Amino acid sequence: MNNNIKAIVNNFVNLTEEERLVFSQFLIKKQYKKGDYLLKENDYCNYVGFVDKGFFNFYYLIDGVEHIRGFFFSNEFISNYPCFLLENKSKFYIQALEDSSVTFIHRDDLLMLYEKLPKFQVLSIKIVENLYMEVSEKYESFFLKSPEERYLELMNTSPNFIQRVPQYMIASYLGITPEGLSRIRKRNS
Amino acid sequence: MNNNIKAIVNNFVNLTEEERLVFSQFLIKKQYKKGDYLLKENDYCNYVGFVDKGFFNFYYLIDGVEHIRGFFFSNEFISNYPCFLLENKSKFYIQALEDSSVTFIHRDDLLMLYEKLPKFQVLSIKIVENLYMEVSEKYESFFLKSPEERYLELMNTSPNFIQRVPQYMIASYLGITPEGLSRIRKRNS
DNA sequence: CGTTTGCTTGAATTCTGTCAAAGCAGGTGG
DNA sequence: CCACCTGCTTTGACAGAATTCAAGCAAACG
Repeated sequence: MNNNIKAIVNNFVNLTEEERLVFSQFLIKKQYKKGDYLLKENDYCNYVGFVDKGFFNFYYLIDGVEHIRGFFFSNEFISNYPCFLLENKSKFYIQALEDSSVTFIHRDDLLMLYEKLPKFQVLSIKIVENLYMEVSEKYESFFLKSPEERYLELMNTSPNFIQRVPQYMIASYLGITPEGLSRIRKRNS
Repeated sequence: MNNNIKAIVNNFVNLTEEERLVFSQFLIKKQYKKGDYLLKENDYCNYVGFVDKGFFNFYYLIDGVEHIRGFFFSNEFISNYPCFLLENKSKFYIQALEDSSVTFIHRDDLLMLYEKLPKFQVLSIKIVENLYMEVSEKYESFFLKSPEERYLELMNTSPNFIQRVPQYMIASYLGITPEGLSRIRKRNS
């Protein structure tokens, strides 16, 4: 098993060596080249992944326009969760922005693990709880902060973000126009 | 057991008559008068509730200013979940806006039920999943919609909302000023 | 090279916030 | 019963910030 995923899973639940072995039986590793899709609109999302290398963006289209709602970087879980949970068709695309590699587990195997190793149920709960906290924070920042403040915050908390992601994507992610972001950057330089 | 809570819980998991009996042993009913607090800042939130009657608002203070983030109406679960889950002190207040009554279960009892009746774990997961979906939708509406559109949407989806909640609270909930909301209302009348 | 893509810049417009003031209840006390 | 106070809503004037539309520019790519 990948060392990172081991560490991350251990963040949530402690596994014995034996449990880890059972777990790793079900893991599938895949490679993506820049531009490849991990998920497309109308796909079913039957996997949860863990980004070993590279990164992805998470967006959907309205009238042909990309609306970016997130990015998945290395050492983060990757999936369209609502879609994974409800077994719906995805509205979102997940696309590699660099050459990337991801370790997956299939929903069926995960559900099976729930029965064999109840601990994994806890893992699952914690992941959703984390997602909930994360969206809540982002939601909050829309209330309390201007686009400019949100941009500056992003700069401070994830400078690597800014370097690797094109500006028009950051703008979309922040909910502003590329022109608007350009002016914000000008003001703060 | 209250009929509504029975129906709602059955929405998530099916309980036998026996399981319902076990469940109802742990339920505690409380009454609130308008203005009473169900939760205050720095309280621990050890209960999940279900609103039988009346309704509540959910807000926190920044420099003495109320920032309303939600309302709990009858037949909805009520709690500060992040706080309940993480056993943190609450940043939020929950206050009755009308005379209300709520049925509670204590965290310890709920955890105990998880062991006795694993179904309840599923109930718990579903509740968090629902919360996650809900915030995600509200988050989304900030991207795609203007304050005016958000207000009109709220009007359409929950007209009773508008009638019972003072405008300055709706404004806070929508993330705009009371003056702004007043003008929106004028434009659309 | 010429084209495409992404970033910048300008001008006009629109929407919201802020500040200040006035109107309009509903409730209290004299 | 009336006058007053208080809290909520409305209105006006103004400033600020973002959007939109349009154009220019630079780097990347075929």
